[in-house]
Amino acid sequence: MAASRYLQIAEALRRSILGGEYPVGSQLPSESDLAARWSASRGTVRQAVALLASEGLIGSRQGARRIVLRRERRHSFAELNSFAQWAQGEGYEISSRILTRTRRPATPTESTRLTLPPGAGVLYVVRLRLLDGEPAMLERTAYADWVAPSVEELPDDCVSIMNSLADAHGIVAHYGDHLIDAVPAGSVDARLLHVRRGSPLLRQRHLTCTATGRPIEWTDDRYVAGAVTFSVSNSADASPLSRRAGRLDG
Amino acid sequence: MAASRYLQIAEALRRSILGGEYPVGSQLPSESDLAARWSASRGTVRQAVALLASEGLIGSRQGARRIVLRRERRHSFAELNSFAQWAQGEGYEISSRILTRTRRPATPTESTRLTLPPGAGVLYVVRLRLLDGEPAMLERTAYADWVAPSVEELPDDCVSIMNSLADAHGIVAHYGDHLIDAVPAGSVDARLLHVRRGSPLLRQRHLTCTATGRPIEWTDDRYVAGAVTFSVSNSADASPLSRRAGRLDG
DNA sequence: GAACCCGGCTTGTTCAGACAAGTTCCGTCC
DNA sequence: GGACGGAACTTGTCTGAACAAGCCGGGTTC
Repeated sequence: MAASRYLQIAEALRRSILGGEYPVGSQLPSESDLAARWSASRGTVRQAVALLASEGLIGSRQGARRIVLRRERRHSFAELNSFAQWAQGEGYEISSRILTRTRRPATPTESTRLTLPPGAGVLYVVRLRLLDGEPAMLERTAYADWVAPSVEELPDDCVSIMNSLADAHGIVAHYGDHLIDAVPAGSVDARLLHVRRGSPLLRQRHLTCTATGRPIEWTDDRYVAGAVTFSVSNSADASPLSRRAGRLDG
Repeated sequence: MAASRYLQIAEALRRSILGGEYPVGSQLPSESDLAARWSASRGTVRQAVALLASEGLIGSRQGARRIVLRRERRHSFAELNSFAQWAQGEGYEISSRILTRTRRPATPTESTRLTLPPGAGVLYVVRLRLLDGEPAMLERTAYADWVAPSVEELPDDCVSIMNSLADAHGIVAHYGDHLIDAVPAGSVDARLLHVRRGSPLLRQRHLTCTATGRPIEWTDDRYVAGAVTFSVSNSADASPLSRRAGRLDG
C-alpha cells in the first residue's frame, strides 16, 4: 500500500465528496489547509486536487476556493476500451458469441489505422455481444499481426480479450482514438442485432495502442439504439497541470 | 503576449510535433534538455509536457523518454459545448434559423437537469443549424430562468449564443455533461432536417454550467448521420469519457 | 443606500534541489 | 550466443519558498 502521497490525498478527498461530506456547490478547504492537515507540501496537494479536477469532481477559479461540482464517480479509460469491463461494473449479465475469426490481408482502412506495411495481414474477428441475453452490440475487430497469435490462443468464449492479453502477455492498452457517429443498420447488422434494416445504430470505431504508440487493434462497434449511451464530462480548465499517475504496460 | 512560461513551451513543442520536426514514434528531448534549452526549471517543463499529454499528442512511461503519439491536433471536449466554435474552426460556412423561442414552465426532465425549483420557467429555443447551407443539426435548448433575459435580448441570427453571453454578460460556460446516443428521426426532425422518418440521428444532450456549478442550459442536439463524427482521444491516465447504459431518463 | 477601494485570503506560476523508481544499454561471465 | 548485472539516464514524486493574479468582504465615501 505504498501509493503516492498525492494519490492518498486525492482518494480521501474523493471519498469525502462521494460520501457527501462536501456537498455539491460547497467549497473545499484551501490548499494550505489541506497541506497542513496532511502535513504535505502545497505542491503535493495541488497534484491531488488537479487529479480530482480532471475527473470533473471539482472546479477552480484563481483567487476563489475550489468548488465541488458533482458527486458521481466517473469511469476511467480502461472501461472505454473494454466493453466487458464496463458492463460487468454496471452489473450486467454479459455474454458474447464469436461469429468469425479469420486471418486475411488488411483492408486499406485497416492498413492506415494500424500503420501496417502494405500486404500485411490482420486477424479479423466478428463478435456479437449480449447484455442480459439481449443482442446489444456487434463488434468487428482487426488485430495487428503481431498480436494475432496471442489472440488466437484465447478460448472462444473469452469475455474480455483486452484483459486476457494484459494478463497473459503483458500487452496493455494505453490510449485510443474514438470516432462516434450514427449509422443505419445494414442487412447483416439488422439480422444479428434483431432490429429492422435502416434503424439507428450508435457506431464507435476505435484504435487501441500500447504505451509506446504501437497499434493493437482497430474496431467497429455498433450498438443497438437505446442499449448504450456514451457519457462525457468536460471542464473548461481541461486539467492542464495534471501531473499524472498511471500504471501501465509490462 | 505574456502567456505563462509553460504555455509558451507547450506551444512551441506542439508546433514542432505538428510540423513534423518530431515524427510520430520518435522521442522528445528529455526534461532536463528542454529545461536547459528554455532556461526554465524542470517543473515548468513538466507542466508543458503534461498539457501535451492531456491533448494526446505525447505519451510517457517512467524511466523512458516521452514519445510522440500522433501528429494531428485533437479538439478538446470544451468545443463540444459550442457547435459554432467547432464548425468555424473546421472552416464551415455556418448559419442558423431560430424556429421557436418561448417561455414556458420547465418539464420534469428540465427541472431535474437544471436543478430548478418546482414551477420555475425556462426559455425554450429551437434552432436549425446549417453547414454550408445544408441542414445538419436540430437544437432544442432550455435556458434556466436566470439567463433567459440575457438570451432574449440577443439578435435572432446570433451564431453562438454561449459566446455572446460570455462577451456581453460575463456568463461563461465552464463545464458540461454530455450524453451521446443514436435515435430515429421523429416526424418533426425528419421534416426539418430533410431526412426520412426513422433514419438515424446522432443525439447529443448536454448540460452546461458556470464555474460555480450553476446550470445554464440543457440541450438536445440531433445531427444528421454523416454530418458530424465525435472524436475522442484518451490515455490511460484520465479520460473524460465513459459509457452509460440504456435510457437515462431525461 | 450605492459605489468604491483596500487588505487579506486563495489559487496560479515558477524556481532549485533531492531522492525514488523504471528503462536502456553495454560489458562481463558462462 | 545468451543470460546476468550494473551504470547512466529519464521520468515520477516531493519539498519549501516566493511572487503574481484574482476573489471576497468590510469599511469608507458620496
